[in-house]
Amino acid sequence: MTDDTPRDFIRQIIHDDLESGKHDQIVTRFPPEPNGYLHVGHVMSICLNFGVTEETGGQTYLRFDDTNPGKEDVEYVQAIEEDVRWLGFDWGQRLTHASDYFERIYAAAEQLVERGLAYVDSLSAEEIREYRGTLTEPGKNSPYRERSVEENLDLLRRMRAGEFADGEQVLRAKIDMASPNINLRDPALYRVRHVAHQATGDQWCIYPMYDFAHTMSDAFEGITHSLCTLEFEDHRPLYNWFLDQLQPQHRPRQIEFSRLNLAYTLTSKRKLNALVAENIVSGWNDPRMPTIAGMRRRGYPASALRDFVTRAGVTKKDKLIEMGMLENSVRESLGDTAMRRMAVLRPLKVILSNYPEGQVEMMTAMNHPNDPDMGTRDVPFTRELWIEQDDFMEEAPRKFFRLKPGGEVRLRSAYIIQCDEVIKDEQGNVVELHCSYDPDTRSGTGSSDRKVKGTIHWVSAAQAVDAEVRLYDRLFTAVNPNKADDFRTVLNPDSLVTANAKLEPALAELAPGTPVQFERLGYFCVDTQDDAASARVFNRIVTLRDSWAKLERQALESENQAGTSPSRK
RNA sequence: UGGGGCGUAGCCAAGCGGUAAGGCAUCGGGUUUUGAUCCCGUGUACCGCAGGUUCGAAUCCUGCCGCCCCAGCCA
Repeated sequence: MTDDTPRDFIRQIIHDDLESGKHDQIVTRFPPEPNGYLHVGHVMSICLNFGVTEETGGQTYLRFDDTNPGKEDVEYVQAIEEDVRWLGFDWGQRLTHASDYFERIYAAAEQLVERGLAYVDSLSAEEIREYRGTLTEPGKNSPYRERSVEENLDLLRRMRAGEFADGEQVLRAKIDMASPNINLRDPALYRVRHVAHQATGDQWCIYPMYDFAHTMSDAFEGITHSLCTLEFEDHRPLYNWFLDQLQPQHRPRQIEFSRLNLAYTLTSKRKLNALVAENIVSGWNDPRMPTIAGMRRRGYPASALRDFVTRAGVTKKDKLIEMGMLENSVRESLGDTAMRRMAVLRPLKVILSNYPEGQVEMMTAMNHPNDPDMGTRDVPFTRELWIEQDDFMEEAPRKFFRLKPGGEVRLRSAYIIQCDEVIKDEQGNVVELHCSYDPDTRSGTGSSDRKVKGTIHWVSAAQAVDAEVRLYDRLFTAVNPNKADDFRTVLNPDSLVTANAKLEPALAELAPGTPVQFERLGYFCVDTQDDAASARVFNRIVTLRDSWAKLERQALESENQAGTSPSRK
C-alpha cells in the first residue's frame, strides 16, 4: 500500500486499535464448517482475515468449526485447506479445530452451571420452540428453568456420560425468555448427539452449539477481531454475554460485514450441493461452479480472485456484484502474462489456390504482441488452412472487416489473402473457400507495407491438433438465482457448449492449467481433469472483450425494437 | 405489527460539518497484423424521502419510506 489510510471500516478499527495500544498484534481466524466446498463468498472472508494480519504483521488461524458431526467430512477439510493455500495464504502452525477445545468448552459450560447461568432442560425440541414465543411475542420460562445447581450439574455430567438419548436433554443458558432478541431467549449450549465425530471419534456424545463454541474458541486463541457476516449481528449480544460471564483472558470483538454475492450465481451451500447431487454439473469443481475449486479448474488465477474481492470492498451494504467486475479482474491478470496462440473453434476450410502444394513455411509469431521478451514460436503455414466460420460472411454488412467474397484479409503473422471462390454443398452451406495469397505480404519481411482492415487467425490443416474446447457461460439466466423459487427453472441451457477445435501445434505441449490466449477468442487452459494425450480438452476461462459482438447485439436490438414495438417509443 | 442492520450514478465504493474520489460497465475518439491490449475523453448522482440545526449538511437531529437478517437441539 502506498499510504496507511485504511481501505475499509474494519481496517480502520484495526488501525485504531493498534494505534491506541489496545492490541500489539492482530489475531484473526477464518472458521469454515467442513460441510461443503468454499465459494466466491468465502474468498472475501479469507482475503479479509488473512489480509489484515498480513498487512499488520499479525496472525490468522484456519479453524474448522466442526461442532456438528454427521454433517461434516474430512473430504471437505482437505479441500478447504487446498483452496486457502491456492489463494496464496499461509496459516503456519495455526491450523485448529473447534473440536480441539471440546474439553475446555465443556469446562466453561460447567462453570456456567455452577454459577446458576445455565440449566439442563428436559423439554422436547418442539416444546422448546413453543416456549420460545415469536418475533413479536415474548417466550415463557421452561418448567425446568429453576432446577438447582446440583441437579443441573448432575444432569449435565450424565448427558456427557451418555445416559440420555438424542434430544432428551439440552443445556441452555439462562438469560431472558422475554428478550426482543430471540438469540437471548435461553439459547441452547449443548445438545446430545450420539454420532461419531470426524476428529474426536466417539469420545463425545454431546456437542456445543455454534454460538458457545465459537465465542470460546475465539477467546482461547486470543482472536482480537472476530470477523463474520451480517447475519450474525443479532448473535453479538450473546457472544458478548459469554465473554461477560466467563471473563476469559482474551476478549475478542465481533465485527460483521456484508456477504459478497455475484450476479447470476448461487452461493447457498444446500443448492450448490443439489447441483452436484442431481448431476446438473459434473462436480464441486465443475468449471461453471462458483466454488474456489471450480474457478481454479476454470483457469481463474488466484491473483484475479484476490484483486476482485479487494475491488469489491468491505462494507455492511448488501451487494450483488456484476459478473463483468470479476471477468475484468481475470482478464487483467491474464492479459500481460498469458502467451498468445492460435486456435480455430468452428473450422472452415480455406485453400490457397496459388500456394505450392506440399510446401510448408514456418511463420514466426510473437508470444505476446506487447512484450517481445516473451519470445516467439514457429507456426506452420501451408496451402490448406482452417479459419473461423464467423470470420467469413457471404453477404457482409458495411463494417465487417473480415473475409467476404472478393475481399481481402490478413492472416495473423502470415500473408494477406483474397477470397476468390465460395464452395457450397447441396443445401447451400459454405463448406470451403478458395483464396489466393499475396507472396509480397509475408509478415515481418517488410517487402510490402500494404494494409488491410482485418486480421484473422488460422491454423494449418495438416499440422492441426484436434481438441475439445469447452465454452462456458453463466449457469443461470436469473440475476439472483438465490431468490428463485426453484433454481432449476432458471438454469442456463447453454452454460456449456462444446467445440471441436483445431489448434496450432505449439498448443500440444501446453501443461494443464496454464492459461494462454487464443488470439481474438479469449483465454483458455488445458483442463486439469479430463485432458488426455489422446483427447485434448481445453476450458475457456473468459472471452476477450468483443466490441464487434457488441455492435452486432446493438444492431439486433434496434432492429427488434423497430419491428416489434410500434407504440412505445 | 418485536429486535437488529443497510440506503452515495447501471454495479461496487470513497467521503467522518466546508461545498460529491476511484474502479467496473456505458458512450465517444486515437494507436494497433488480436474489432484485444494500451491511450485520451465522456456522468445535470434531487447523496432513499421530508423537515430541522448551522454562515454552511451526504456528513448532526427528528419523522417517514424501501430493502436485508432473526422464531435450528445448523453454522
